[in-house]
Amino acid sequence: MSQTRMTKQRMVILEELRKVDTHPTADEIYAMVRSRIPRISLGTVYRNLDLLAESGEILRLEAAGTQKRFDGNTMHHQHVRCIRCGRVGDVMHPLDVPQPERAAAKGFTILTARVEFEGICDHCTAHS
Amino acid sequence: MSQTRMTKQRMVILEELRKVDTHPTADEIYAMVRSRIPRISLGTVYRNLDLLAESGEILRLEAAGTQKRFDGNTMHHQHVRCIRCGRVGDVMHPLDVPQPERAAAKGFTILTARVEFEGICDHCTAHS
DNA sequence: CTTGTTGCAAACTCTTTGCACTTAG
DNA sequence: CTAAGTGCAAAGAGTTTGCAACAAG
Repeated sequence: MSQTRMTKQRMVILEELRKVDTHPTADEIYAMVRSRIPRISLGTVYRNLDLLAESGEILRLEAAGTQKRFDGNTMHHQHVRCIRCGRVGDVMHPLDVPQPERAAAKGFTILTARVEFEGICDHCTAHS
Repeated sequence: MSQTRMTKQRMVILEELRKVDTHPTADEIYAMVRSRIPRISLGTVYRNLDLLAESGEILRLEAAGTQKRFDGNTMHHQHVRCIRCGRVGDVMHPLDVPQPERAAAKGFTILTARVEFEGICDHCTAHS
């Protein structure tokens, strides 16, 4: 079994990330951490973010895959994404979902739901 | 004002996308379209998917930006994303959101919500 | 005709990885 | 000690873009 060592790098990445509520990207974290460990590499930041996310110490938003997906159906409906392979399906009646037994999404076993709101931040409202 | 021309390429991309409900990625669409227009380029596929999504003829899933974001707060909470700049904020009491006036997400004006379910598709269940 | 669109290839952005060296435990 | 982790640089994956030729309206 592979152990996990609390290196200075991992420690600082975790500390810096916990200081803010801005949901920074990897390169933003890289910049934050570099003020304390100037010679840290971006690769190390990525590796540690992975490890920290796997161990549940931090969250990675948009768990969704790296590729964008398109849908020819523009009717209002929601999606299910397979956490293993990334395959995406449609959910037609979201309100039926709470009871996992009634498969609202055919072909998928739903485990959790994430709600993502979209809007405009005050900063952008001000500068429009 | 720039016009928009219905080229054979754009037509076929739209037709192929409407044939399926698999939410294909750009390169999957590229493969589908190439069976009908062998010399089409991947760049053309990307350009047309952009145009079609902008005109509302198709949907682009995960409107979210291209970079992954991380969160040091592992408590259960949801996110708001600015559709203009990509900035992400926290939503603490999702149930308050329906009334836009009560700003559940400070610093953001919420426009819409997307629910994304996560689960495991039958294909992956079978092969585990 | 005029200007939007295409194919191609090069450029870009973000993320991952191989390797020799370093270091936590 | 020794295996996990690091820095660096190169490689990958996915997407975007400049440009000359092409074609829709």
